[in-house]
Amino acid sequence: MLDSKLFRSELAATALKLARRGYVLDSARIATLEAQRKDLQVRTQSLQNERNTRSKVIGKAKSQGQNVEPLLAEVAHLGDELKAAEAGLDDIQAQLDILLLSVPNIPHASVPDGKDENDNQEVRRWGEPRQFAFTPKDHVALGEQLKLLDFDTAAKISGARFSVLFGSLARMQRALIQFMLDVHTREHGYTEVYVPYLVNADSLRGTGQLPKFEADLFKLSGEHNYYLIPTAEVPVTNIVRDTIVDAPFMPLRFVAHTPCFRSEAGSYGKDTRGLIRQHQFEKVELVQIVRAQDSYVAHEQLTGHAEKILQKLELPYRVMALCGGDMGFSAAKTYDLEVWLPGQQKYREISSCSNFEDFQARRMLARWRNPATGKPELVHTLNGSALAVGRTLVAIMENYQLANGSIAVPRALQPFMDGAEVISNA
RNA sequence: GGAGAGGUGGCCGAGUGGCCGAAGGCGCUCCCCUGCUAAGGGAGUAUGGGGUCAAAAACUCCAUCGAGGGUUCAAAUCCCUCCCUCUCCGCCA
Repeated sequence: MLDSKLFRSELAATALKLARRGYVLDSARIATLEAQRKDLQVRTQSLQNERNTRSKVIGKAKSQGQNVEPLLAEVAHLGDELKAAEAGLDDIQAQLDILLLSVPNIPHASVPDGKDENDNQEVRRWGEPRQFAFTPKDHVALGEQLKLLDFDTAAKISGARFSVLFGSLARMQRALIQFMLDVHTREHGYTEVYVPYLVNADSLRGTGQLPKFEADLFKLSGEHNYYLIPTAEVPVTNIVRDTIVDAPFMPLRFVAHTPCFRSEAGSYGKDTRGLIRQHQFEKVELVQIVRAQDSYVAHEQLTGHAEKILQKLELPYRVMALCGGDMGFSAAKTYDLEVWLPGQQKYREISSCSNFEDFQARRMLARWRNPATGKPELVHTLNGSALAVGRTLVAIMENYQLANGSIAVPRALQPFMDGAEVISNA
């Protein structure tokens, strides 16, 4: 959520900034609603003031044993007037809230212009795509041939966009999770957290998934009003919702492994093959809660932390700065990490690292206490996948495949797999 | 699942309709006193929003005692719904 002050004093400039991400701000409607809000709020508050003042007088008179009947008659009309004013204000405020909650974040000045993924800018590249002496297969062909990956069985158990991993592949996924968590906790200073996978609507509103993107979520029906998390970002960032963090605890750095659940509504026909786009996948997520002045340094660092995993796994990748039109709703700036997939002969997204500035913090009322002023200030929030585990598995299978169809184990991962150097069939 | 108790400021805790944004204590900040330390005295110490304003400071108003609704001139206090916590019994990974 943007600061509502922007809609009062800098409406035109704000609309211009939002246009960089292709968002058309309904300035006229906002201006109208704001004017109505101000009018109604001033009126409501002055009526409340009158009621409060008169009530005190009545209380005093009564305690002195005076006859309060005449006083009561004087305030008789106030009730209806106040009720009407309050109802009007509530109505306008509700309209404004819905509007403000649906306005995306303002792109940072350093974000490249552009309207879609074709306008994203490559920032840097690491590693060289391996040259194969044979035609590399994609992970589906590899996995099915090794009997380690089974989409048909998953379809039977659940449906499309699910998978079953067997044997050493399932184990490699577990090893990857361990490996990533260890690197981030030991080398990058993150605190490991375990969080709920079912969250309430308040949390989803806090990080920006609601109210606009409900269709992307799995919602439980029945007596419990829970949603399955689409990313650990939701439960982890919401740790600081409605709290004021004491200065010595800043910054907060959390790492969590969770499964993620996405309905993928509207992505029919997209990435239908393989593990790339699933309803359920594993992810290790980094979340940082920092002071406003630190967030852009933290963003570079966090992106580096995610890159470190790819480097240790010796997977070639590139870093893309997303253009205004391709960024997510809540982000002020985003870097995507794209790993090389020999099966597709393409770089594919494996991590997304974003700085949300105070956009989520304002929704969540997440603050820290600045010792210089003694006052609470909104924090800045950041997060990044480090990494999407399922896609990392895909990248390893395809990049580390051998001529005979088996898969070499990256050196960094071997200690997590009892020293295994190759995985073959189940 | 059954039975009961409870949710008040950073913390503890009083408050059953009015002068209560809230006693008292602890903690914290500043000042005074004391040759150190300990002790003592005084003052201050919630959050969000609005208005005056381009903004800051200042002033002022409104809201907030788990959440939402209701009764009333007036609600922390009365009524309803919901959420959460704790205790006991049962069940259970």
